[in-house]
Amino acid sequence: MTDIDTSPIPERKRGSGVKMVYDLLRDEILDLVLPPGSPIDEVQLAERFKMSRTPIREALVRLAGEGLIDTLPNRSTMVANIDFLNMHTFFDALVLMYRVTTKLAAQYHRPEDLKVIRAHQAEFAAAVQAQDALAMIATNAAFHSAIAEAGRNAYFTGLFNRLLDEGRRMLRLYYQSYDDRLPQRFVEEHDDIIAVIANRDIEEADRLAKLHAEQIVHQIQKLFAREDRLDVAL
Amino acid sequence: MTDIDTSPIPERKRGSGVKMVYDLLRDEILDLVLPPGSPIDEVQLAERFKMSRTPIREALVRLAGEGLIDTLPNRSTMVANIDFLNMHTFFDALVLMYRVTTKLAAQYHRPEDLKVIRAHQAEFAAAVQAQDALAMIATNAAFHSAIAEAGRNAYFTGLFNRLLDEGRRMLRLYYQSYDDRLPQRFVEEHDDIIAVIANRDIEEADRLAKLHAEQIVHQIQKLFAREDRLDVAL
DNA sequence: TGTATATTATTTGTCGACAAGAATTTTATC
DNA sequence: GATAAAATTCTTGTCGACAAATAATATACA
Repeated sequence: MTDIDTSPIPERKRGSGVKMVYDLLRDEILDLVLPPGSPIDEVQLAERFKMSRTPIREALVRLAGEGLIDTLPNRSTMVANIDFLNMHTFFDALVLMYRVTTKLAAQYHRPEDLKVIRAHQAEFAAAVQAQDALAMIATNAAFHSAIAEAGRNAYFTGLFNRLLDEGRRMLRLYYQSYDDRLPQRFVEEHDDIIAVIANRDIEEADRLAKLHAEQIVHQIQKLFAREDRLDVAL
Repeated sequence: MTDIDTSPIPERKRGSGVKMVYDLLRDEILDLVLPPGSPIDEVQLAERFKMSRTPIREALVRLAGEGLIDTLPNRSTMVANIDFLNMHTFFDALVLMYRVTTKLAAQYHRPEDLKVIRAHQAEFAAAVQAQDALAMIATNAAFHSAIAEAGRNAYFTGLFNRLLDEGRRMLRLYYQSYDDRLPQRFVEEHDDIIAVIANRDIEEADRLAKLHAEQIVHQIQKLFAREDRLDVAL
């Protein structure tokens, strides 16, 4: 008898498959590795991850639940499109969540929260320094998400994180070239926000968050307007 | 050859199974037919609906995504508990959503929206008249959900509907006996809210929605406090 | 009798296969 | 050659079965 390789290699822990597929697909969607409209093929994914279609499908059901993919019955499933027509509803929600989460952070944060927030702010400042637009987007989102966590309201953090994800996707569309940069001013505004949170000044937290959010929305709109002009010109 | 019944009976349309299970479980959870903590057995459901476990599981994954059930890996899955400890976060979110959706309705509603809203208000008034507490809860939720729809912001309506569902579950816990009733005053407040929406008076919409929301929160808290006393007394 | 270990049973996660529905290609008819 | 019908291919939804993880029970031992 020859030494047959009974290949116990595929040792992947039971239940870890769906999470792996979910996390990876989620990242690829948010990073636009899978741009909006990309078809998603179950069998292809099954081969890629060397597992059956069942766990793949579970991951897809979850992603569909978060609105990251669209599934037409009995037909193809694809990466969800970005709804540019109703962009203003996105901005409305984003500004409001910026405000309310910052206010709650001022009210309910604990000392250890500030450490986390400051760490994210340091990363954001570094990204601005390096003029790395993609890193700016990611670290800015992480910064505000950390503030929201300090506010300790799961309903708000849930919606807010979703909005930040959607924003990340929208901005990726425009920052592919790394040639633009958020102004230094945003770094200073972040520092001010940290200060009022630490101070537990709720009113001022709301005011600064509102200004900051509107700045960011304005920046995004400017960006889109510029691209629109380019599109028309072509 | 005998006439063998090839039994083409189970004719359930392909893909309709998951929706059926999802809808029914959702209703049973929100109506407390399945109270918080109830174990959910896949094979039992499979037998009940005469289908395999696969579509059952898909429905469960969706419900888990909405936080209506909790799934411990490799172990049981059960109806999600109601988080009474962090109730204030629920109230915060609810009040804010009442306000923002009412404001947006004043801003963006179309004539046909008002018809729908008024129809729901009529049902609510009827429930109050009949002193049917459970119907009051349901029709009140439908009324405010319709207002939110008129505001046309999917991010807000999504969160708001979730909050209303959770509220429905909480209130069912206390209104099992049908012996209580929401005051007639809420009917009048609803009428006032409809009026300011129709008037497109955004500031006043916010003010009335805030007052109304706080009334409702106050009512719920009073209810819970009373039950607490009872619990302690026993 | 109480605790630790081994055995059994139950339930979940994964798999491969099959069938239904839609898209695509081929064939037939004018 | 164009259109309609039929056949084929391809993808998804569902199924029954099996294996891993856990819970429950039984057994051994002090």
